Amino acid sequence: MKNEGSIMRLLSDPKRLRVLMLVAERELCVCQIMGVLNISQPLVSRNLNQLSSAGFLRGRKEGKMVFYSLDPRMKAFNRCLLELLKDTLKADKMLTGDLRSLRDCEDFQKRTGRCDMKTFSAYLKKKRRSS
Amino acid sequence: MKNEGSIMRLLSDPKRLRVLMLVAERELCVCQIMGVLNISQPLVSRNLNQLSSAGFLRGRKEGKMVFYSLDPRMKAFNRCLLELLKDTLKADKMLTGDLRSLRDCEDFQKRTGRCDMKTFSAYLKKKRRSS
DNA sequence: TCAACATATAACCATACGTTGATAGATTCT
DNA sequence: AGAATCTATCAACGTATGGTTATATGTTGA
Repeated sequence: MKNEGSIMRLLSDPKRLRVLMLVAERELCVCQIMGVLNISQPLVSRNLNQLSSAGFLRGRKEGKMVFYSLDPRMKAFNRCLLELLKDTLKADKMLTGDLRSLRDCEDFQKRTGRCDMKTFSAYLKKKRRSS
Repeated sequence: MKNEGSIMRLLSDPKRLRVLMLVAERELCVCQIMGVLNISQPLVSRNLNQLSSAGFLRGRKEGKMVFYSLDPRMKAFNRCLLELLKDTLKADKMLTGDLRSLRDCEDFQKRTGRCDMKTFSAYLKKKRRSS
């Protein structure tokens, strides 16, 4: 019961939930998540670690980068929660905005042909100016 | 999204979850919940208030007592969470213990023919001695 | 080997939250 | 009206947690 409680608590934090929902879309590296959500790197890292420890995500190391995705061994309880949240929040403004940012960011990334923190920082700056 | 997050957080606290699962069994008054779960009265009251504000429970006043039960107008999101938790925790030791205490307590209550804090306190004392 | 970079961890602060004890409202009984 | 009882609220305290800054770890390339 304590275990389920701590899982519920994990999903109660908006930023951590945004991280989860974003990674649920597709495999992403830390710097991409930072760029899209505009959350500090240590916080993203900690949230990813917490979500991984709880069985939602798994990390795959590739060079100096780490790519996170949904853990295929996810327990039924976690999977149900994830599906319920995805369905309940499919029209949520914050999350739809995050998904749009993800697409924009990937377009920017394709044009520059790079995937690093500077690229995503540049994207963010540009985005902030235009808004 | 903040709303859903706060609902998740509500269900992340073990004692509050025990209160919800107990009331999900049947309509109960505050003093019964106190007696069965052995949680202080202000805390039970506060947890019931929070669960009611979030749309899980509703209170029905009858004299000086207040009986709480599941709110029939409960939103789909809340209902899904409740069902998921009930199913996931149906074998949880703490919760099955709580349900057994509820039955014991009601038997004791029927024998004494009363429903008040003294009755449930007496039941609790007796229970503690025997264990 | 050294510099640059991506990620993880540590230390710290501010704030939120659970918990309790005291107390106030409300209701019933004498 | 006053005592007793059930419930709700308030103030205070300690712990837990989100967030940031600084630093460590690990990797790539010069």
